[in-house]
Amino acid sequence: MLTQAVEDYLKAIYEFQAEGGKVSTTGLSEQLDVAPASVTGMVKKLAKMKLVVHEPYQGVELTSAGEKIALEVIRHHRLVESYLAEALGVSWDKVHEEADRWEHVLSEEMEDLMDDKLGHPTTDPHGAPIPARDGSMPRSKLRRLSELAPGEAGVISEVNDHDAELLRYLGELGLFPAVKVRVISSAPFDGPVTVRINGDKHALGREVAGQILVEPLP
Amino acid sequence: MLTQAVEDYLKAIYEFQAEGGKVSTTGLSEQLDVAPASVTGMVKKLAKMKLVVHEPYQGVELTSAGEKIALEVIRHHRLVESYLAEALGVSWDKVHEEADRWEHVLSEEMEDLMDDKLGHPTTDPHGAPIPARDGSMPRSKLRRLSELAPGEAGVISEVNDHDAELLRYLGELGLFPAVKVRVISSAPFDGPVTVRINGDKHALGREVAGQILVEPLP
DNA sequence: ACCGAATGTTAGGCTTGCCTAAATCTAAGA
DNA sequence: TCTTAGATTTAGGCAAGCCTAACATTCGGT
Repeated sequence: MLTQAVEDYLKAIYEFQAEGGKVSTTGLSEQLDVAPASVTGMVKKLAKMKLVVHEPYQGVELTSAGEKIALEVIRHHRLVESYLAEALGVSWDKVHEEADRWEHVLSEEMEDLMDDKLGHPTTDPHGAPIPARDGSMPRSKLRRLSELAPGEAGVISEVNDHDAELLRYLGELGLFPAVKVRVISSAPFDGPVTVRINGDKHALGREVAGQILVEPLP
Repeated sequence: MLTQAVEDYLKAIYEFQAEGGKVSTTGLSEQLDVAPASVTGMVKKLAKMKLVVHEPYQGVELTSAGEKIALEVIRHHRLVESYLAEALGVSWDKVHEEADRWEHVLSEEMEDLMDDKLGHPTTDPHGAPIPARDGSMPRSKLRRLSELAPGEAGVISEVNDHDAELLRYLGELGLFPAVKVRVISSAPFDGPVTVRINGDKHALGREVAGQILVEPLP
């Protein structure tokens, strides 16, 4: 059995890679809330286990074995999130931290039962795709709000969890998942984005808009 | 936050105490599957934390602070068991080991939600009482099958988990929780107990009968 | 091309909780 | 009472992961 720490690192590395970004020691250190030196130590351990390739000073990359494990952890995480939201009515902004703890204790049987109960969902409550059991990742249709063209409409699906500041801001706007927005203007996509939310116009900073994921509507 | 190990030790100590037995190093060592020396070490640590009183060579006893924590852990455990059985249809003989892992990651909110969902049960699927939130333990009506008088009837509520041999034996008899039994004879209560189960007579060894808990019927 | 800031790694140490082996204590039977 | 088997504790170590401080590397700006 892998330790919880190993699973957490693999998941974090996967998520950095998925964002297209290079996986830096500092990035992981912030994400996992440990000192950079601790990351280096663990990364060396993961490299010895053939779960990542580590080029000193140049970053780290999952091997296919590492990616497989990361996807299993993420599947657990997102199924738990979905289950908590759906079956227990846990609020959208709390499922994440709960799932972070549950994902490590969930047996395969429980995973299957929850999956059945939920009718084999392909996205979690944030709209993020749930990997299939074989590790294949459903193609996400999500885009950043700031990438929608003016006039285009979409549904808020996900914001970066953990970002309390942003969540509060979105709360003030009445912005939650499944709220429909329509982009009114952006000038010229590296400035603020103006959107119509529930009939009212709002100007969002580029940074905030960049963190809001939407599912475009036809 | 307490570590998982501390919680496991407190729970195990509580359970030994509840059985009326003296809490021995060896007993804990077997229950927790660690070496006796490890138990001594942890017990000394718990004593320093004022969660137990440790009289060297004479055993260990929970303080009221320790008992409070043990009851919280047991409440989590039994609520999870109940929830898994009820909401996810997990089979009676598997909920225990699953709950052993879940109990440590369950937040108070989740506990409350599950408790609500279940309608505030007072016993788990094995019939064991679920401590209330304030730590009070519902009085259990359970007795050992071998303690029922001839002619008395009861409902099978619980057998010692972990005992694969016994479980298999009970399975052969078609014996599961909530099966009604009637004691036909026992001679004279320190020999085998003969019971009627689903219409058929069965002779159970004293030892087996001693491990079966029943809820007496009026 | 250089220099300093930022980033990353190494070295050394700590805590938790486990282990084995070697003492030590307890208690039961001769 | 004495012996000794079994239970318990002590002593010494190990592995996992974390930390801080010191050293090394990279890279952007002049």
